[in-house]
Amino acid sequence: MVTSGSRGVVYAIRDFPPGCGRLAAPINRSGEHSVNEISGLQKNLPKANVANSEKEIFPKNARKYYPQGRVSVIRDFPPFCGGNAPPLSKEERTERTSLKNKDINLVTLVSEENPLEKTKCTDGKQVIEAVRDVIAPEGSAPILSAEDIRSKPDEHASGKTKKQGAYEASSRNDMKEGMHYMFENSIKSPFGSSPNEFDSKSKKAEDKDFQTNLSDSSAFENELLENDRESQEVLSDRWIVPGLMASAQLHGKVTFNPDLAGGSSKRKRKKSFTLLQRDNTRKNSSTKWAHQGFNQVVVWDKKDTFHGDGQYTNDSFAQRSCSNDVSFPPCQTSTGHNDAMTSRNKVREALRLFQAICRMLLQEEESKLKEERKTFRRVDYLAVKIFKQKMEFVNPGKSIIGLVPGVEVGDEFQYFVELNIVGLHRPSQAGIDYVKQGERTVATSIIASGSYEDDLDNSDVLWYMGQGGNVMQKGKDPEDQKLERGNLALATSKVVKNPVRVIHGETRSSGLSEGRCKAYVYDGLYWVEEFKQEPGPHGKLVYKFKLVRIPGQPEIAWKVVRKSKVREGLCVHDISNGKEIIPICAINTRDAEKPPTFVYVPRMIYPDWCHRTPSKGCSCINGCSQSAKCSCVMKNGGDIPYNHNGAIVLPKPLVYECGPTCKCPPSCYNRVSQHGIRFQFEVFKTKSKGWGVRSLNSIPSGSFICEYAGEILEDGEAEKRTGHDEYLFDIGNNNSDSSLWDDLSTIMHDAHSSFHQVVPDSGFTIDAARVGNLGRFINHSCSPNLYAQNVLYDHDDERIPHIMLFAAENIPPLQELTYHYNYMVDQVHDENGDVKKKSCYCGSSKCTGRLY
DNA sequence: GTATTGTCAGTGTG
DNA sequence: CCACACTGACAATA
Repeated sequence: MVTSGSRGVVYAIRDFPPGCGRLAAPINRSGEHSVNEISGLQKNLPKANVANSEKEIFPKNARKYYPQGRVSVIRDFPPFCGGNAPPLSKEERTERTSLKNKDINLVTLVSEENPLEKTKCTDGKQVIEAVRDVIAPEGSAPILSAEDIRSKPDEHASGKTKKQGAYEASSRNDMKEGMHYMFENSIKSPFGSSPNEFDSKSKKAEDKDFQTNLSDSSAFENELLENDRESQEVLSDRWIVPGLMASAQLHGKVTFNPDLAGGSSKRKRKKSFTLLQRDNTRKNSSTKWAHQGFNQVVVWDKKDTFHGDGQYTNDSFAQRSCSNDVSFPPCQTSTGHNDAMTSRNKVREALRLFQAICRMLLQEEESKLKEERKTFRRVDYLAVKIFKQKMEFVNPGKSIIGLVPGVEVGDEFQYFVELNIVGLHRPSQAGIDYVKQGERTVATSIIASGSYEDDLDNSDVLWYMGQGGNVMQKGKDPEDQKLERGNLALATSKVVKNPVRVIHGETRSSGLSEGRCKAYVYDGLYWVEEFKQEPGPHGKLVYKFKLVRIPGQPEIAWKVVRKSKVREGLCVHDISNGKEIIPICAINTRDAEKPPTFVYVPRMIYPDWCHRTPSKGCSCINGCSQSAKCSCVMKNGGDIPYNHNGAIVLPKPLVYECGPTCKCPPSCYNRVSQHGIRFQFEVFKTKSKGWGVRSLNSIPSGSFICEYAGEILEDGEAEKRTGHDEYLFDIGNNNSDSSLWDDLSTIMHDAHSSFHQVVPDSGFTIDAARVGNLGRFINHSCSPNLYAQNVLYDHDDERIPHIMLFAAENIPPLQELTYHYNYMVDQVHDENGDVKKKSCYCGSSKCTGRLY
């Protein structure tokens, strides 16, 4: 759909040309996924829906096309929401880098034995370069490995540590059982008897008094009622509650407005979902599909409904509103859009940078796997060490109470330490973060690595188990948990009633080559409602804290996806008609329109006239990781461009995957995008941009999304198709996704990169109008979450690489996938040669307002 | 220096 | 084969 220069007329809106059929034969993939596996999923779909959609998939006479150019002024995404936060401007980046003040030598910092010349970084690009230098410095500099980076472990008293303190999320049954064991009335108010002790001038001894004698929150409830009021005043100017962004300074009760709540509070909460990963895996052995690391396979069932739509997250964010009659603390005045956007950009950029460093380090570790070691190093530690010396953390300073600027509900993180980087959770290890507030210590955030109490009608309640007690420590007997540190802070938060952030740590399906299988999701703000002491699994007393989600926040996408069993607005079960490994359904909750039909091909079609030069494959038999021997790896500059979990390490001008003439097996790590889609995608009707694409799964940064498939056209042919050229993609024009990577995209000139092989404007265009795949539905954004990557695997003609889309960041479920179309403003012409203009409605702060 | 903390990656078990 | 449990190493903080 993208064309630039003077070639063609371009439409931003996906209008579907008539005359498309579904003729292409299914493509057999030698790969892991069989059609049976797909039908396995469909078996689980309600019969009524199946039958219904069978008719609906390709309606015979029911084509309905929107007129072209039907773009409303309504913005699809609210500013700085969802995937639309733009990259930082130069000024913003410069502003936030700490290196003006620090003069840090990365290498000496991490390895004092091998000092290199000093480096100063002012942006992410330089950080990446520094990482490259460390991993494989150019010239005569000594070569350092990731191992060298690691500071030598100083004789750590080994065997001293290891302890497990925090468990959480008991079921409601556990709670009832535990009630019998509760200590009663053995409680002494931690704050003494005088309400005045909540005053900021209260005695210092109170925390100590608070210590060990408290086992139940209810017993001193009355006593503290008055204190609450006063304590709120102490803290009030620090609270930021998202629901009040639009009604800052509001005190007391807030009226609930269902229209503003994004519908979230109207949703039924029922434990009626079926999660294949949990419940069905044993029966259904074919869960290999849709697996990559983060994935859960979701099966819909007919009882529940799904109210979400494409702008779910974004709408909700924009329209956060308080609900019901919860008394909110007063909150800070809204900081304004620009600040919020800047914060959001900082968070996104920091995470991208960190994740890129991680992938580079992981690549390095993996390349050594066979040669030297059998085990990986902790790339997260290495990465954060590098990151910290070059960039400031976001939201530095004391732990924030309440909303963290730039972090939105639903944001996902791959490593624990990322929470630290963005200021969401300060401790590097502990699950409870707290901050001193005058004389008291209140909790600011917790990480719940267990699961929610997903009991009927109440999925917003979390029972969190406290920390401490020597539970898993070797050589020590478990003890009763004490009301100190995190436990004390949570108890105080209960009394003081300050919001506590909850981060939900989730272990995802694991597999050998899937890499990490854990992720953290920011769930929003909670109140600590009560706590109690009861026997834990080891028999000793533990604290349990009841946290209740503050209403009015956006619902968390993964919860929505799991809860709902039927996709509301489901109009097509599989737009690929079985040609993709994983079915792609179509959702329309806005009107009656169905996705238009077209010839679905999962991959690029090369016409006869296109004489592709035959690809000369490598002759690796035992995999292609030994770089010196593999011709494909050499073409990539000496490294496999992918991690073993399938994530692309960095964007490159051109990636050479192993192909059909290579001797390596299909499981070769240098084969990623050729295997096709790995996630459950769905096409959905957006508010104002026509159809869009989103995923039901969490997508880790660097993951392959899909190819942009279609017919290959030569320049002349492309010109003739100006009638419906909204699906043109100009090959060679996708190299400058500068808005996305900003720093990263321009740093491909290191020794490892095959930078000299820049793909020029090849004179070829992909037309997905009549023939195409999922990629044709993906919309443009000025601050996208995907980027296009040139890939070669089945031929050597660099003029016509495959256009492969990859995730630029972690993408939560249901967030729209977008990439930058790379139009050049005033360079698009219509059939008369006049300059065409099209407005962009992506809504990001980077948005120029013009698509072309 | 020490105690505390929980993750991560690998290994073992059912 | 898969899910889960367990373990050693680890780094940061109070």
